[in-house]
Amino acid sequence: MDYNYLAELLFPNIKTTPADMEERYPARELPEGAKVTRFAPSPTGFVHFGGLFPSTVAERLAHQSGGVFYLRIEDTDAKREVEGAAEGLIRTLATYGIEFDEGAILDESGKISDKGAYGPYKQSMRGEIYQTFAKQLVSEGKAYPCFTTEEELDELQQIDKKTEIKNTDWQAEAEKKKAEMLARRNFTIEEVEEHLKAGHPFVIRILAEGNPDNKIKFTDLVKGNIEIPENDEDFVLLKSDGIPTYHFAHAVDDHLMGTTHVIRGEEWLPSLAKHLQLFRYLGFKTPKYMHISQIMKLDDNGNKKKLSKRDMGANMDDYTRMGYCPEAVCEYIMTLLNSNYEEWHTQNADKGYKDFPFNIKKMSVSGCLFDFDKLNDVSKNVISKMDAAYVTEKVTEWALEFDPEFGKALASDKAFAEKIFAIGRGGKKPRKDLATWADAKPYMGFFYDEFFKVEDSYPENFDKADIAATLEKFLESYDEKDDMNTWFDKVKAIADSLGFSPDMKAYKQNPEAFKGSVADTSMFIRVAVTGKQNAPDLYTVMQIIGKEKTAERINKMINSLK
RNA sequence: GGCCCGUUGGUCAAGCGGCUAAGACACCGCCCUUUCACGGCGGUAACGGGAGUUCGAUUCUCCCACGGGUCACCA
Repeated sequence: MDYNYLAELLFPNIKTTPADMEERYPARELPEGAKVTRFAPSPTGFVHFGGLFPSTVAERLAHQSGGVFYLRIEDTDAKREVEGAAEGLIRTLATYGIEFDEGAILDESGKISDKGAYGPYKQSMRGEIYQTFAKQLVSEGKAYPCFTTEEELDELQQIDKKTEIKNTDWQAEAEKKKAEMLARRNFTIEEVEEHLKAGHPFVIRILAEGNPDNKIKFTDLVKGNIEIPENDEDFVLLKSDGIPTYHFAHAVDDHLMGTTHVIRGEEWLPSLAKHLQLFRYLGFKTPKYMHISQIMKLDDNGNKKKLSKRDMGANMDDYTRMGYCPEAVCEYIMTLLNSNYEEWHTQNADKGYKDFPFNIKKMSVSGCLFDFDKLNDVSKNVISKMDAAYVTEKVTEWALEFDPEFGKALASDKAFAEKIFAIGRGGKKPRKDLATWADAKPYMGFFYDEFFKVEDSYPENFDKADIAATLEKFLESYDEKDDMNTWFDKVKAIADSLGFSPDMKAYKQNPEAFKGSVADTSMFIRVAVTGKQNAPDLYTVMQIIGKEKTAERINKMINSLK
């Protein structure tokens, strides 16, 4: 068969050659060891946690090596494309510290535009490039047209699906598919001409010559040495609309754009043989590959499953809603990505995660379970190191969007809010009350009258009269100007006068001798003022809310005890 | 079902032929403490199973089991 003629027949409008493309996209000039990586999402939805993983690795590797990190939009499936998804993706990524040097970026108006010399960075706009290489492959007899329609394929699939219900005969199906594939390869130039004349759509398939019994030895930077069978499937290169499939676009783009390291989820491992074949057919140097393990979750049966888009914790917007700060999420990701990150971080407490020397060798080979407990712990530590002004700003920002009433209260007096968030902050052993911004309200909402309510009641074993007496005496003696020690000495005195031990040691040694201890009398006051048995330091709380309000709340409690 | 990957405590994980098998989270106890939070100390808890190689296997090889992924004109 005259393959050159066939190629001409199929691609009459393509006048460019692979050599033209090589010229248009020359090799990058970068220092030794610089890595070029990319994030290549399809604009079909939101960024999810699983997607943040490989992109964090790619970003770190590129920027740590003085290389280039770029964004390529894989919009080759028009059917699945979601309006505005690409823009959302870019914005979300940016909030998690993933910034691109090159590729599809947002301009001032919030629209996507290209930056860099290797564009366009939207695959839908690179038709000519792909077709140039496809034409080349056809002319070399390495690819061929296939006129089987989508409907015909669907029909075959439906038959298969029916049998699948009753235990698919996988072997029979495989044989059938193989036979169909072989049949597709048998065609004549005349048949092609006829189809074209009739305007029939076609796809371009690769002519696979691999033998699956032969294993390719391959080294993945994460998985290590693996063996994969050669590809023997005539997979589609160009769809009937002239747009490439992922496989073909991956080979062409990553070659032309100079990607040195392809970082992607391990779900791509099974199709690696296809990609290697393509790189060989096209005469491209294969990049290094890193197949990263999936994030898992526990399903209802207690089995690990890939964290899918619908799962809680998948959508990054969920984290925003729940009030997690990006800094914490990034750190959590680092702890999962590099097992020695935490150790490094404790030794370099003042440094950010981007200072951490990320090491490919420290990456886990198996998929890990998403753990909210751990995220919360990381988050508490991260937030405990922030200063009061920053926390105030962030909580307010969050609340204004997700809890407007609370947000308005915070925003109405910034200095007041800041005083509250300053409690126990800044020292060597900072309080760790907040894992999320959403934790703020239950923690300190009582400072505001509109959110104050008596949540905890007094334990039954205390006499109401004692409680009321404590509160009354406290009010009488309370002086806002007292320092913490005199303040507490007064509380002790009240305790003593009512038969409660002012000394904890004495009480513990002989609890029978007292009605209770100063811990209890303190609790009486605490519940009246904060509404809760557990709260930050009572003295400081009173200093912040002021004498008037303190008295008001205590009086109210006294009345309710009568 | 074929193919590929994986399997150390509840979770994340060190380990890369010889260790009382680290550490972190969670959990429990004690201490500190007027509550809480923090902090300190301690505790429960693991190499999926079976062969082989070896003086010696968590570590190397094979088999099995289990888990995951994948088998589209989706990425």
